[in-house]
Amino acid sequence: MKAIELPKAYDPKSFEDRIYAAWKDAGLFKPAGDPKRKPFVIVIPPPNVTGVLHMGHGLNNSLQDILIRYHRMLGEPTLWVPGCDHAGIATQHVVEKRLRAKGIDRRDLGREKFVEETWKVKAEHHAVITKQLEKIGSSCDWGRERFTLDEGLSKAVREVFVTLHERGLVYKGKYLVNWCPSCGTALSDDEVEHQDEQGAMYHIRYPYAEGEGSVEIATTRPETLLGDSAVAAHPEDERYKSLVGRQLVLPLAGRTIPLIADAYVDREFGTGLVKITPAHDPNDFEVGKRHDLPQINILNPDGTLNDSVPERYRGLKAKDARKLVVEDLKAQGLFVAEKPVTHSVGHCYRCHSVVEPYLSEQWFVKMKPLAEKALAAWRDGEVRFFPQRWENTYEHWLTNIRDWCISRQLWWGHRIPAWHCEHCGKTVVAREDPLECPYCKSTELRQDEDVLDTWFSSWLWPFSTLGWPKDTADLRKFYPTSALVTGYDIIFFWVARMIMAGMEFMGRSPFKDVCITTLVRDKQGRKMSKSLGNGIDPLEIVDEYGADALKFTLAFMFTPGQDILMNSEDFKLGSKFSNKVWNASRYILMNLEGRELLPGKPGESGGPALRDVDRWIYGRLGAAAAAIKEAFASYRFNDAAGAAYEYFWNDFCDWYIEATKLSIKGGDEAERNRATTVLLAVLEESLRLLHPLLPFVTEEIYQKLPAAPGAERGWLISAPYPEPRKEREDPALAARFASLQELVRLARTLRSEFQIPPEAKMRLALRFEPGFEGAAFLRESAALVGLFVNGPAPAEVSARPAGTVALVGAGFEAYAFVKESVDAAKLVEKLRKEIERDRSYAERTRDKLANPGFLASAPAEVAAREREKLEEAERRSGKYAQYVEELA
RNA sequence: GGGCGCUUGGCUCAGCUGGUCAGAGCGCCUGCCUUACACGCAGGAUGUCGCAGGUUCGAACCCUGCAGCGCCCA
Repeated sequence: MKAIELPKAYDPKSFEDRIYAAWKDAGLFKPAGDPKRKPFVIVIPPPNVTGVLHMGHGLNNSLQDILIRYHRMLGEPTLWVPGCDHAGIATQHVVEKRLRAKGIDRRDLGREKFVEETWKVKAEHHAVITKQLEKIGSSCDWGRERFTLDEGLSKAVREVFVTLHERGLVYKGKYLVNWCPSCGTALSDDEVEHQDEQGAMYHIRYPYAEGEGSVEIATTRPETLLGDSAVAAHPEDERYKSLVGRQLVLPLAGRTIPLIADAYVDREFGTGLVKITPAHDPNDFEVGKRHDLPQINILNPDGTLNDSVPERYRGLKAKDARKLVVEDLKAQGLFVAEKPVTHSVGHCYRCHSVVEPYLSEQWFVKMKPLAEKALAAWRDGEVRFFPQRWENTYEHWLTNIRDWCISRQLWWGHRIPAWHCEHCGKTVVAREDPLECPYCKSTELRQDEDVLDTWFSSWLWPFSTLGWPKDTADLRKFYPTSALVTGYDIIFFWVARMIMAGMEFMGRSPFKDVCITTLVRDKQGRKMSKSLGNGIDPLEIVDEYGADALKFTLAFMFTPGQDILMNSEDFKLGSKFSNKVWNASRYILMNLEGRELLPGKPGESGGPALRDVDRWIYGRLGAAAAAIKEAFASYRFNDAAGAAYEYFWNDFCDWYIEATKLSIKGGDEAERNRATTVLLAVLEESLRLLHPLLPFVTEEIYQKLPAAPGAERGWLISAPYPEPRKEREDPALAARFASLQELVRLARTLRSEFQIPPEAKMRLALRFEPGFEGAAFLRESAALVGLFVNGPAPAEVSARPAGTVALVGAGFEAYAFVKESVDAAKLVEKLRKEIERDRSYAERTRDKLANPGFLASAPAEVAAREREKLEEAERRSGKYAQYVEELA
């Protein structure tokens, strides 16, 4: 046959897009495989529709794709569901910013127009993010793509809200919530990020209402004193016991407030007296309820002080009010001191403004009952985390869970399905928009203005994307899913909540395995961020090195539980490996020129016969397949990538391909055809082995491989994955081949260390120790040894020929006819070092073997191995000592 | 304050249940453009495995303490 030519340069740009389109057009991302087998299913962690793909997504989706491709090749029906979420706050920000640039405020536009505008923006961004996922090679089933604001998913959200309300797990109430004054909305506890900041502890005097004197309190937020309802002391605090019940004058406001006793107060903290501001501090809120204190809200929704404070402070931001309050206290002589402290301050996770505890009416989910089911699912082993230690985080959060504030004062999102009856004042929660009030039949119904937290739709993702609440075929077939691959930063936000929702509504955990990924950071260990400009854009990497390089490098560098520190240079690793695969294949295909391929499967009856090297490489291939299988079972992507890399580069290219050159360049016609046929078969299987980790380059090459006569070359993406096979294991052969490698390395090292020029042939003679098991193999492989060391096939001798340098291996000696090229003094020095090493090792090992404790406790095979190695070291050092003597 | 992790060659990290004289990638050094690949080939150097104790026949791995770094929760 003719040679098959691959272009000389590996150029991923020339085929990646083409291949992706071909896979997609051929419908190969849809679930196929054996319908009787258990499907393998992943739902994508939906990226924010208005976001751009960053390296975190690059990592995440590369890993998911690797798993999906692996399982697809195992013949399981495989489904990867893609989609985006609507990212309420983030998207609303994006659109508001755009409008502001045009001088438009969203309030002028009105809700309906604004939402319309947002859908347009969504459409643009959505196209971008989809394209990006395709660029990095994600083999997800685009026909099943979903969006959290889809009709179907919106139905799911409404069904869940109403059902939870019916079950008493959704309620509305007036509580202190986390309020972002800049976003103008409530946030859940998880959406607040705490940072330690330098602040001050202000000591302030509150005078007695009657009589002379005052008490001193300490606070980090003096401006909130305008909302104080009391001052509290610990009931057993001797200093203040007698003062409990007295009235105090609230500075600046002039109101009278009581001094109360409450065990919440920490006697050691500050002066042992704290101001109580029920409307602006969660602890004070509780104290206030216990003592029936008024809740005085002093803030407007935008964070400025409202009409409940003296006129002078109204309209000021908290920060400015603080300055003025302190100034005024000083002027009135009520200010005692200001001491620097670091304290934790909550910030909005979206806009980073300081979050205020704020009293308002919101919707909540009662979490305890849901959390208990999620905990049970974990305890029963229905869900496992990789690495397992994240289970602590999961358990801790669920055990200490608080209710979830789900209403958001936004326009972009699922509007809360609750209606207020203007006539009777009752609230109606319903699956379908009600036309009239079920209580009083009034038609004057006003829907709740607020929308739901985006996570309230994402927590349903694993079943809402499959069609729930409808009882669809997909839902029955693909729920629960198999694995979830996501970052540790959203274990609370998303993972735990999905398990709760899955348990509550489907009765099953939504997935079995949770693979927790880490963060991709720069080489200094800093988070990649826009403001630092240290981010690596995955699309730029694809552009420069290709999607395979991106995927392979990330897999290779991914270690469970450890952040990945990298720079863009690191992606050369994957690029070089892809290049290696390309060139090895190019070589094999170009050598088809003039060859006739043999029918049948290598090593099977009717197929080409196998020689020892062939059996050896099949053994290595099987070992790699086994290592990869084990690695994927526990989401150790680095191990899988490492095994694939080592197999292909070190075993296949460096030894096997080189070894076959003996047959291909030197053999007779029949042997050339046989060797080429087997080589091609091993390449084909190797491509299958590598495909999940290097999908594009392997498919591109696979398509060029000659197909069996009358057969079509199928798609690699859906070809069977190599299974480790028992009959290919041959430890004795592996040991013999290792001896050959040892011999070759000894000779090559000698050549290199003594600067024997590459063109000079190295002639060797071999002598075997009695009983050496590799003797026959090395004898038969003499020509191969010659090829590897660049010399003639070694002859066998019974003693060292004169004028040779001896190389001592395990079970054999090689004598190199290079003495004239070798500086004797240098050789002696080298051998003395070897001897020294062996002797010190032998000494340690002798001690070990002389130790009765060791012999008593160590497993027999460990002791036996030690004995063997000792013998070897003694023999080698003995031999070398003898040669040194002769040389010196 | 509670919890979780990390500290291994110049850099980034593997090393799963303690037992092959401690590994990889990058970088470095030497020699090679050997017609598959210079994104390459062959060879080489570099580690008291944070510190101090302990358990064990045996510790990078287990325990205790200390130091430094990071993350999460309150």
